[in-house]
Amino acid sequence: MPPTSLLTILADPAGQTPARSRGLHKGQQTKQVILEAALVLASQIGLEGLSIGALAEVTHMSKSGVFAHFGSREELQISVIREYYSRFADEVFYPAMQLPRGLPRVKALFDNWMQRVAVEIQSGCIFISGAVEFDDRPGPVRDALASSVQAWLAALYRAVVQAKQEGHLLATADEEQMAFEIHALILALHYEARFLQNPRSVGRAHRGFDNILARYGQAEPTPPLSTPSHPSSKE
Amino acid sequence: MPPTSLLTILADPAGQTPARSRGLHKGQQTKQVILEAALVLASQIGLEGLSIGALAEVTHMSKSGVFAHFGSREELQISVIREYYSRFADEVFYPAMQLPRGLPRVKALFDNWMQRVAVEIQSGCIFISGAVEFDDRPGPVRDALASSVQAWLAALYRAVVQAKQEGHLLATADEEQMAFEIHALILALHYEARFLQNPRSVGRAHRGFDNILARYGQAEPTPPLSTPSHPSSKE
DNA sequence: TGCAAAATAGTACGGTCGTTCTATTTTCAT
DNA sequence: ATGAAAATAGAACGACCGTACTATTTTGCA
Repeated sequence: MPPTSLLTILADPAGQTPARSRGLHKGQQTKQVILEAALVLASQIGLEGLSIGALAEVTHMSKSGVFAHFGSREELQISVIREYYSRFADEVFYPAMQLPRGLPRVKALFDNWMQRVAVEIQSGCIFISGAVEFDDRPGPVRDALASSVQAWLAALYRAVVQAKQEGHLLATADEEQMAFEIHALILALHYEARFLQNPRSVGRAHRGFDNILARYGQAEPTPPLSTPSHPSSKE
Repeated sequence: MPPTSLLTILADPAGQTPARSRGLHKGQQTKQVILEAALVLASQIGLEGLSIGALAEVTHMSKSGVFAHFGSREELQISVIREYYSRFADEVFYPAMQLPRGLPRVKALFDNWMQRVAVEIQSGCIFISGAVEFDDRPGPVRDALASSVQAWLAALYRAVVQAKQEGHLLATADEEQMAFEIHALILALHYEARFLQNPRSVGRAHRGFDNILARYGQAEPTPPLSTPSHPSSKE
C-alpha cells in the first residue's frame, strides 16, 4: 500500500548490488537491531531527539558503527518513519482489510487504531510527535512523515466511502467530515491520555466514535444478535 | 487564573528588593522584549528548540545579556508558557466571559479558540507542540504547561456545565464528553491544517462543532432571528 | 583456508548548546 | 553631577552533536 516498500530503503543508490548480495549479510541484521532501538527511542523522545550517540550506547556499538548503516541522521529518521509506518499498517490496516467492506471494516480500523494508541500512551506516537516537530521544517523527513500519514488517512477515508456505498451510512453522510472527526478523536485521546494523564480518555474516545456512528449511520437494520447500550466499537 | 502570576517570576529569591525598586527599571522592559521574541520563536520551533543564542541574535543582545534575565533556560521556558497562557486567556477566555452563561458563551469560547488556532496554523501553538515535547519529561516546565492547559480545559468544561444548567443542552448530555469532543476538533484542525496543509480543515472543524451542538443541544426554542442551514459557530 | 570485501571501531573536527565568571556600560536616586 | 547598583557584554568552559577520515576486525564466498 505504501508507494515505496520497506525494500526501497535497503536498495542502494547506484545500480550496483552484485549477485553476491544474496542472503542476509550480517550488516542487515544489525541494521534491523539498530532500527528497532531507534523506533523505541524516537517514540519516546521524538524523531528530533533521536541521537546517534544515544543509539550507539543502547545497541552497544560505536557511533561510527551505527552511523555507517544510514549515512546520515536524516536517512536514519526516514528509515524509522518507514519502519513505523510498516508496523502501523501491519497492526491496524491489514487486519481490518480482512473484514467485509462497509461499517465492519470502518469499526475495525478504528478499534485497531484505538488499541494501538492506547498502548502508545506509554510509548508515544511518531505520527503525532513528528507532525509537531516537522510542522514547518520542510525536507525529506517531513515529506516521508506526511506521505505516510496521508496514506493512512486516505485508507480510512476509502473505508468510509465504501461504507456509504454499501448503504451502511446515511445518504447525506459526508465521508470526509466523518473521517476528520474520527481522526480528531484519536488525537484527543493521545493528547489527554499521554500528556494530561487523564485515564478517562480511552472511554471518551470510544463514546465519541459511538456518537459519530449514531449520527452518520443508517438506522440499525436489526441488530444481528446482542447488545443494546454500547453497540459499536466492539468488533 | 494561574496560581502564580507573572509577577512571581520577577520577584527575586532573597527578600531584598529595597524601596528604590519602584518604577519599571530598564531591565523589565527588555525582559518583555526578549519574552516577546521568545514567544515567536517558541511558537515556531517549539519550547525545546528555543535557544538562548538564537534569542540573543534576534534581540541584538549578547547571550549572557539574555541569560541574565532568566537565570536558566528552564525558567525562560516557563516564562514563555506563562506569557502564552496570559495572551490565550485575554484573547479566547475573557472576551467570551462577557457573553451570557450557556450556549452563547460556549459558542464564543469555541469561536475564539478556532480563530486563534486558525492564525496559529502559520505560527504554531505552544500548548500543542509543548504537549508532545514534554509528554514524558517530568519537571517544572511540564508542570507549568500541563496546569495551563488544565486551567483552560476546566474553563471550557465549566461553560458546558453552565449551558446544561441553563437548559440549553439535553438533560442527557455528558458535559465532559462534549468538552472532550470539542477539544478533539481543535487538535484535528491544528494537525491537518498545519502539518498536512489541508485548507478544508477549518471548515471541517466548524461543521464538527455544529454536529456536536446538534447532538447535545436542546431542540431550538424558536430561533430568535435568522438562519437555517448554518445556525452555529457564528455567534 | 585464504583473502577481498563488508562491518565495525577509533579518533578527531567544527559547531552549538547552557552556563559561569569577570569586565564594562548604563541607569537612576540622591 | 556623582556613585552605587543594575544591566549588559565578552570570553571561556565542558558537553554533546553529526560527520569525515582512517584503522581494525569480522564475515563469507573462492
